[in-house]
Amino acid sequence: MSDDLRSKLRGSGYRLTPQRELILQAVERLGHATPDEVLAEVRTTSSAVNVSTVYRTLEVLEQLGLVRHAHLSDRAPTYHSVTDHEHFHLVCRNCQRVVSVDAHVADGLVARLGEELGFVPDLGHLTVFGRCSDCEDTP
Amino acid sequence: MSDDLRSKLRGSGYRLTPQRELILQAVERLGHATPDEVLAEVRTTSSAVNVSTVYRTLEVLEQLGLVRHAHLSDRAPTYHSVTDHEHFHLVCRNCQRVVSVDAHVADGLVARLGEELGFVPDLGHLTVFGRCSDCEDTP
DNA sequence: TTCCATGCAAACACTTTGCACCGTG
DNA sequence: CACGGTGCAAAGTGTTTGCATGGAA
Repeated sequence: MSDDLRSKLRGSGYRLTPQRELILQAVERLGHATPDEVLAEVRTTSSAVNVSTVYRTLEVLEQLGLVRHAHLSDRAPTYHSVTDHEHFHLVCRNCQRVVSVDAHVADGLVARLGEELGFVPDLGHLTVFGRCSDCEDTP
Repeated sequence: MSDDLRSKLRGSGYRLTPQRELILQAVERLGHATPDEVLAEVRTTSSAVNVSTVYRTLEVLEQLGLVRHAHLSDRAPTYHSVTDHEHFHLVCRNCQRVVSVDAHVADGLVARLGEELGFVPDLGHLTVFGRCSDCEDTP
């Protein structure tokens, strides 16, 4: 099960450690979580892990393409494991609800930015703030 | 010249102070600037202003619709004065270059999000990370 | 004269770093 | 047994807050 992790790590000259396994599993379990939340989750599951290890590990895992991060608030970033299909995030400024949207919804925009500006967007990191249908009225 | 500022402030029960004028002018002069850069700019122009005043003032100016902020890096947010036409930002992860794009370029996406999800995006706050044409090759 | 705004300093939230020790490969 | 990884503690950014003083209206 952690053979995928092991091989990805080794392929880039990294080692497989229990901390790295635990942190990846925590991210997978949590969905969208800040470094702090990941730390808390790991600690419930097993022995203690240090904050700095969490930060360093999330960085490594992101380099390997196993997790990604997005900025869903003005506070800490949130990490999520990389799944089959790419998606971006909508965040309601009123109720803070987060919705994941398939990247294809932005195909038109991606095409325009590519053609007109030669810009290749990284949708997986994109967060669109706004107002959801439930909150259209609320001030 | 600061009559617009004065009336907007007073209209919301705020007062016009020299600091508020200076900070707005600094933002207008700088284009995209972090709170720290705004502070530095104000200080070159005139007497000292305090950091907290910069933060508090930028918040007020944003409420009044005179400035907006976007997250152009993983560091501090940048503020810019609100101009006639709404725009969003592209940031190249490789060369850090920032390009402002007219909001209409995203009309298609806005329509889809509205129809399919009832979500009204705030494009003025949107930042799209990716890779610009000059950096397509660079690793 | 009334409050809102400011300055200051301390606290806060989040992240990074240096170094000695630990443990994978 | 070498070298990358970890823990720890301290320092680094960026931002907020409480409180006394100052100044706009």
